[in-house]
Amino acid sequence: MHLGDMSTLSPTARVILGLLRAGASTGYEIKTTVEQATRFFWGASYGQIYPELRRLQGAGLVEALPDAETARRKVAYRLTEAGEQALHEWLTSGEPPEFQYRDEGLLKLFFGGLLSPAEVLDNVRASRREAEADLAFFRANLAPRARAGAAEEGRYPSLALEYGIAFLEFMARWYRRLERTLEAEAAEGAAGPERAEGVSGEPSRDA
Amino acid sequence: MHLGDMSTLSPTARVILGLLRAGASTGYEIKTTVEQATRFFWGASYGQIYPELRRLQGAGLVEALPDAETARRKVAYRLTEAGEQALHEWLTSGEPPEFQYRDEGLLKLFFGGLLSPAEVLDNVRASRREAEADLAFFRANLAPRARAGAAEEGRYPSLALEYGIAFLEFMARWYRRLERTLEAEAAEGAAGPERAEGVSGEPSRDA
DNA sequence: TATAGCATGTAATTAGTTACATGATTAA
DNA sequence: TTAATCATGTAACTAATTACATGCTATA
Repeated sequence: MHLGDMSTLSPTARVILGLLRAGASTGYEIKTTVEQATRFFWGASYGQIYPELRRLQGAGLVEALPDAETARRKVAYRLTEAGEQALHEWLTSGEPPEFQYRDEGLLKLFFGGLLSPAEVLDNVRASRREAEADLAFFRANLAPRARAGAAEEGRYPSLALEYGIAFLEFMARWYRRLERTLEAEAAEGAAGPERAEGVSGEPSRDA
Repeated sequence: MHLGDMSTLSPTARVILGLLRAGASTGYEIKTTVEQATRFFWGASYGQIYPELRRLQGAGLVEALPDAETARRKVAYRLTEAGEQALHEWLTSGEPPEFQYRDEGLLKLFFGGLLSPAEVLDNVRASRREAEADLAFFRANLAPRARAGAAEEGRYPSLALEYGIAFLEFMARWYRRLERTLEAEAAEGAAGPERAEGVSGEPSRDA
């Protein structure tokens, strides 16, 4: 059990502690905050949140506030001293932060040699579209909320969102560029066999 | 069991089938190829590869070649017709490709409000360093191999690698930029309280 | 002759998703 | 009164890592 020693926080425990400290109080609230603010770079589902909350309580990093007035069944949590400390330890541990990236579209591109140029182009288009759709969603739903909340929550959440937007812009741009290159090659190929150039301006070798 | 129906390929099955088709033959070879070429956007460990290989064999998507001459214990696999078909189906399914991104450094930035400006700056530096280190590794170890292999493997693997490099460059740039902004603010703060600007040139609201 | 690399595998554990089940409260 | 949202939870499953155990082969 990963919290027996209390010195290592599970991935999900980190978000939970952080969000609790930042103002959330219930499992439900943690989940909605994740959805609205961190899901791009850090997700969590109910199936993790509620069990982890009780593990954290068992480890003494979190305590449940007495239910008080509300008739509705609802458990509000708060960090304990130890929880506060564990969170701060993680935030300042100085260990190189891990990041993980998994991209099915890129995997399909990697295997492009098994497809026709037209099929590759279809996939590239789908990747570009995905990036653009995510970007549109970010701008429409997340960005306004971040601007609005910046006063109480500080600048950092918006900064993280800015990163997300910049990343998706990069992604959309990259795929758009590749798309144009492949389209041009398809047109050339139809008109007659000429020299094709790689997407970065470097000469390409055809398979 | 996810391969009972044979119409849905597990994430790991997709890389395996693809790499097998692209020339790999043993579990070991799949693993090393993943390490050298796809680990940035798609990873796999022995703990998945060997069991999955046997599941795929059970499902008839893959067959083991007779061991033949070698004294060394070694199982070479090859795609069957059905495997070929399943792979092609996945590659052309047209479903929006999923991508997943998890970034601990970004999570720490998100929680920056719980830290001092100097501590935030430390974390930003660590993220920037990580991106730069990965980038250096890509350029030194992966890029030359991709160039060398481009003739037989075609252009697409190098294209995927190019994406990886471009992405890491974006990341390093973004963090470098933020780092400079935060450094400037720290200097200003030491000299006397003046107006601080956000990293994107937009006015920031201080927490 | 010893070390690096080739080669295969498993057990234990940790992480995480999905789908389901339940019920209260609030605003239209 | 009905739909949306608040709220909590579990069971089954899927995914993946880590650490270990084993042994061969080529080369320095």
